[in-house]
Amino acid sequence: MSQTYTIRELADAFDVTTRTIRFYEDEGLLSPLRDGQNRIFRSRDRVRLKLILRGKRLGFTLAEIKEIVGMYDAPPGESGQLTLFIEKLRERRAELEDKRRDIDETLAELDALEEQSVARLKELTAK
Amino acid sequence: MSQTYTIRELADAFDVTTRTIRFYEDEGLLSPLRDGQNRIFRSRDRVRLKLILRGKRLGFTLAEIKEIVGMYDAPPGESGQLTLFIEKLRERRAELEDKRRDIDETLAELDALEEQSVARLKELTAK
DNA sequence: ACTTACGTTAACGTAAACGTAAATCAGCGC
DNA sequence: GCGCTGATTTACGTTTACGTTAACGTAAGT
Repeated sequence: MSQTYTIRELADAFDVTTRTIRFYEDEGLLSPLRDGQNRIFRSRDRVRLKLILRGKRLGFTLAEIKEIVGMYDAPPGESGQLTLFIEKLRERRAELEDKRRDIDETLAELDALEEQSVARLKELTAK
Repeated sequence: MSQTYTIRELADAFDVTTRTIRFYEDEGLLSPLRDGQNRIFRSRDRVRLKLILRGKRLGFTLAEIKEIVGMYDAPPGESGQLTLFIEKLRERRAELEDKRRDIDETLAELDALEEQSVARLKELTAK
């Protein structure tokens, strides 16, 4: 147990460059351990990287991702902070639901286009 | 009918700057008519702008958006081109479905976090 | 006539997210 | 000890998507 990874292993696993991973560290999105000056990534870091890349695919900036990723490892203990935390969670959820609406609309339109096109193609090839 | 809009009307309607709209024109994403040197946007342009901004929210680059938006106004007439067109539509749909999966996963995780947090908060305030 | 509010082109600036090149260092196999 | 591989840091370059500034024209309201 307690798997660790080198920078190259993670880079290959997620198809990013080592430069990118170091950049994420510089930006405070990852914080691997060190063996001398070599980085040692734990599964915690691996999970984080996965979250980061997913966030990117969804069009979030690294700053936004930093906030989101931060939520995964620090549910606050104090009541007031916890309430704020829950508020933030709900905001994030609302954003994602907006994006999902955007996607669903686009999908519906693409489907309509495809249907028309397939019908038109049938007409053409029927002759 | 045959509504038209000024650059300012569109800018206000979609909360972008006029600079942005001109930039999109430079990039070939919009092609308004002219009255002298003033731009005249038709509802076609309005629709396109809406599509562009939706694409941006989803994290597509302007180059990708250009391709996508182009699909809305040019279902090709020739059979071979039409087949290729349908292929492209399906690729785009697959991309969007991938994004939706990303969103759904994230939503599920946020929901779990929220549930935990709410429970924890209940504990805290019960005392 | 004056203001304001909009329009124009052109050029330059900027933030984000890395890429790339250069130089160095550390461990392994022989 | 030598060369290879893969790690490191440092630093400058690049692309995308605009913003900003300059410098000006035009048209409507008062």
